[in-house]
Amino acid sequence: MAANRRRQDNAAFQEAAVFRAIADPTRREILRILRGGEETVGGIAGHFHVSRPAISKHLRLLHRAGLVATRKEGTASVCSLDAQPLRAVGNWLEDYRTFWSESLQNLKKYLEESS
Amino acid sequence: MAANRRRQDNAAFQEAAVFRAIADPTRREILRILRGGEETVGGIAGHFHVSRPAISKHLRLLHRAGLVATRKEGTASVCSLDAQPLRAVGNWLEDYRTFWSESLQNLKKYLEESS
DNA sequence: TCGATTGGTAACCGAATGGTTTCAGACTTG
DNA sequence: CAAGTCTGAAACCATTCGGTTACCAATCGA
Repeated sequence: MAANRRRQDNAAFQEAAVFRAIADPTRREILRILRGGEETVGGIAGHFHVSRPAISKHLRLLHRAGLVATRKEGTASVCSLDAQPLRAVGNWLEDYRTFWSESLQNLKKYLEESS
Repeated sequence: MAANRRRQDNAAFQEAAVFRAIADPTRREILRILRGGEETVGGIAGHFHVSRPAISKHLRLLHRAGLVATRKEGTASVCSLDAQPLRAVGNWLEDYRTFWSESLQNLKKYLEESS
């Protein structure tokens, strides 16, 4: 059912996938690590206290969300960050920025008046 | 265990809570609805094809993440949006903006060269 | 060619998640 | 006070999630 998804659904699907991908702390940490440059699967797993297959599953999820690209180099699998899908999150946040800006205005005013 | 969490952990805890809160499509839709103004629990549930208790549970999660405030008005429970916790997501995204900007630069260059 | 690295997959497990139905409580109103 | 409305909580269920161990495929080096 999920296999033969239509082309036109992909945008919304990937957006949902990105939101779910960044929901997990371990996956956010993986993304943070990859900000420092490419790294192999084993190298990434070395940063955590969980088994490599667990990291492998996280990476697969990140890959499906389009956030991580993989390149084979010998037996190693080199992962790199692709932050572009995060634009969807940025766009989504845009609609709420005015709301929290209002809150910030209030906070700023409060701080100025009380200092 | 989770009940007597310390004050100093609250920031990180709430950040994680926010990421998890916005991971669910239904909850994102609830936030979108509340952008239009306050609404009762029943009113929110009316927008969905799931039972009211299900929405109630989503609202509790959103409330714990600090994204929804509740005010009692008679028997009704009026919910309102508080977007401020989303700042944490915005700050998190900041660290990736440069990365997807690079991607956009490449895309833009590609489009300009091929047109 | 053979052993060692590297990493993906399968099978399985406990806990969490999202949903339902049912029930109880608080408040308004006739 | 009694009936009706609005909501939260409890109990339960199916599915998903994050994790593990065990195994297999592929590639590199001696």
